[in-house]
Amino acid sequence: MGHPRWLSEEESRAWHAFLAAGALLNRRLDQQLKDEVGLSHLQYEILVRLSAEPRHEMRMTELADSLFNTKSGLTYQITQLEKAGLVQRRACTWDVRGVKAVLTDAGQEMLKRAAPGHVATVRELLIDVLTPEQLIAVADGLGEASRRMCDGNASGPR
Amino acid sequence: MGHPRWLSEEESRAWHAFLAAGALLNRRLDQQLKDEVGLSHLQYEILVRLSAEPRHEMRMTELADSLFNTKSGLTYQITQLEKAGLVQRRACTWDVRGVKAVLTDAGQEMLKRAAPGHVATVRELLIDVLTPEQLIAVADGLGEASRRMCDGNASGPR
DNA sequence: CGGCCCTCGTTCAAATTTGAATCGAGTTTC
DNA sequence: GAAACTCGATTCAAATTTGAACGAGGGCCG
Repeated sequence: MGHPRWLSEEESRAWHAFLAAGALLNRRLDQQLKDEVGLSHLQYEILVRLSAEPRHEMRMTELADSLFNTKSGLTYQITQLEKAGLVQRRACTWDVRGVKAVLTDAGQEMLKRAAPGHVATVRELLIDVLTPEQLIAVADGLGEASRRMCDGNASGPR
Repeated sequence: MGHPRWLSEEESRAWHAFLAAGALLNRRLDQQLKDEVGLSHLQYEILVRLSAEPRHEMRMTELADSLFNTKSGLTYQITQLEKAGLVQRRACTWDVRGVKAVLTDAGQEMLKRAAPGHVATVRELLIDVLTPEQLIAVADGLGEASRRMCDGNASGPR
């Protein structure tokens, strides 16, 4: 660690592109969803996660983890979604402490309404911009990076 | 627009990887900077932008744009950085309305102290994880995507 | 059982972000 | 020359995020 290895021209280009694309994309997606159906991107993702589940329900902590969000942040958002009638809280049967978030019919409806526009935007702004090779490189490279970050190595090996 | 083209297996993989990597990386970088020098990632980036400028100064709006942030958000952060003595506001000479943010000596000092750890983390978590081909694909692909999003096409051609 | 530690979800205050409204100063238009 | 507009930056209230602390339960060892 004594010698900071700076980023090369190419590395810097990649890093900046990654940062910029992330920031811009998040902004656009938020905007698109807000305009079209009145959801934030985070809220949309919550609905997606629930919908992907067999019984359309998930434990709070599990959901928070899958979204890379804090538990308290999720508590807040679920409360919002509950007020909007898109999600319901339900006690967990086997674990008295547990709470499950369940997608309501209105929630599914909303998702069905929101998804096409969202996917179209993701396509237009990112997916369809990439060449097939770039797409695979992104899937493999960023996939590997996020996999490593998930495996609780809070500070990494050294 | 009538037929929503869903994402293929590969496309979905790329999109999820992109989302996950962005979220995780942001979290890690924020944490690392906070722990090591007490700055948020955004604040660090502000210092970097200023430092890259010939006279270590930039107009508020220009700075906000370069960070893909709102003007009011930047106003807040510059105020924080000013309290910390890392940045100073200065009236713009030629445009009476303008305000320039200027990096102070303490700001440069801070940057010098923060950069090595930050770069090391970026390397460890992303750059060094990618193969050379993936690196170039990310730089090119995401670079192109962010370029398109910048060119004020608020909704894209259709 | 009883103590001890861990987990689940929430609550709370503080920090940050957002977007609309505002203020002051240029610029344009007629 | 003045109303009308634009631009740069700030202000403000409301929404959201963060992280520490809390309340209730599990689970395990003695």
